[in-house]
Amino acid sequence: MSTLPEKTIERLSMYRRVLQTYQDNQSEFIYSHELASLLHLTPVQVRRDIMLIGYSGTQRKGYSVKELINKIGDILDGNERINAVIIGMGHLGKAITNYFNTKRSKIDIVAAFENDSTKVDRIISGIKSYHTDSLEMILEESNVTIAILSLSPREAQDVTDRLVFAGIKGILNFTSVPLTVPEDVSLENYDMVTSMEKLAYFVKEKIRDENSL
Amino acid sequence: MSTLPEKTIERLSMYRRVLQTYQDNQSEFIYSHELASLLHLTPVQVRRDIMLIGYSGTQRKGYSVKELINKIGDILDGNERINAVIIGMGHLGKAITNYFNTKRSKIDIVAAFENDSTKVDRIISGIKSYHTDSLEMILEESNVTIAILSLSPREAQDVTDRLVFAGIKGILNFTSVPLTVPEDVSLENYDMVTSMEKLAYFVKEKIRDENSL
DNA sequence: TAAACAATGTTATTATTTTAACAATTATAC
DNA sequence: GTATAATTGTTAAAATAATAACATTGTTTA
Repeated sequence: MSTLPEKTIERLSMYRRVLQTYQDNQSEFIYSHELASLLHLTPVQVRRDIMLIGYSGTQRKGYSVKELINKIGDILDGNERINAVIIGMGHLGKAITNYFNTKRSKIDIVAAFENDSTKVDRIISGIKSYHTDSLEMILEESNVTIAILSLSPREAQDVTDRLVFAGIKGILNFTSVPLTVPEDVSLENYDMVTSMEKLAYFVKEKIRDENSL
Repeated sequence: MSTLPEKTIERLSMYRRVLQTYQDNQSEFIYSHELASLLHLTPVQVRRDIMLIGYSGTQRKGYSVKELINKIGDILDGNERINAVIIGMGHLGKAITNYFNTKRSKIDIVAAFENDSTKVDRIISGIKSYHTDSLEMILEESNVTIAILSLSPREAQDVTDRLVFAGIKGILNFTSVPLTVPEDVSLENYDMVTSMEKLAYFVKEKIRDENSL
């Protein structure tokens, strides 16, 4: 199967999440319109996404929840688990690790890095924390492909360069700094300020539209 | 001017941010290709966005940084400041408020809400914190249009309903729960798990592609 | 002052994403 | 057992977004 559309990947992640809670307390099968309504999407979009991943339901019965979860897992997780590290254990770093530790996921955060000496060589939010200086050393002895950046903007690009040099293949950037990475490294930006300003804009637009009716 | 494309709005927010740091330590003018390279976009996209907001640079000189910042401000901020509240002051809530308090922004977080009695009626991260029970009371006496949700998934929909009923017009949802809101309320989801799984997928794809060469 | 150059502004094209349309199929009711 | 209704799977169309193409214009330089 060739690479799936980005938006489909996003939705697959959401499908799985709601399917897992659905599975826990309800029926064995689910209709496209049910899954759609749980996520406020259209049934067509759900069916099309499921078509793209090569899974088939049965007409009139819908999709087997269990099989669909497994199929999405095949796509998103692959076979082996993925190791990640997090750099920066302020409030945001702790929030992220708490979040992930509680979820059933194939992605494990295996180490945290900090400059603040009071946070180094301790277990924070269930994760062993090291000084950022030992980044290369730890990465060398463990199979880590993804890094989560929740540190100060000032250090972001420096640490990124070191991560890339150490062989990291994907970066989830929570800082507001636009990072430069080589072509073969995936970068996903997660920008609170932009989300907020975007929301504010559309709120204002909506209010404006309503007033102009 | 009619409503701008969603993607343009996102980029405008990013333009402004890099322009502000650019302004602080560099020249009066900026070329489209400079602005583009700061954000790893194409010059065409930058020029097209700027065209859409109705601003013009001068050929051969580029865009006036100051004027462009102001013009983006007109679009994103409008005239008046926007008030927001945040619900849930765990690590994530604190991270978000710290983030916003330090930025120059037209969006003010004016109150926080918590259920944990040890966090109520105090100043946390510079923001007055109230018990969630007094949500309606506080909202009634202040002009708040946006709410940020960084609370437990379990309470998310309940609180959302109360916020909507109290007249909130936009919700920034940091929980992983898909929320139901009426048509006239804007909703922006900010989903860490999905971002992470998406990144993991594309990392795997890239590794797969490289191996198959 | 005129030619060359380098930048903007805008229209046209292409790519991606969503939505619509509808045929195929299966369970159910009569 | 046949008709009916409801659902899936897939192709086609529409909407949105990104990229390319290029005309225009201001600046520099000879």
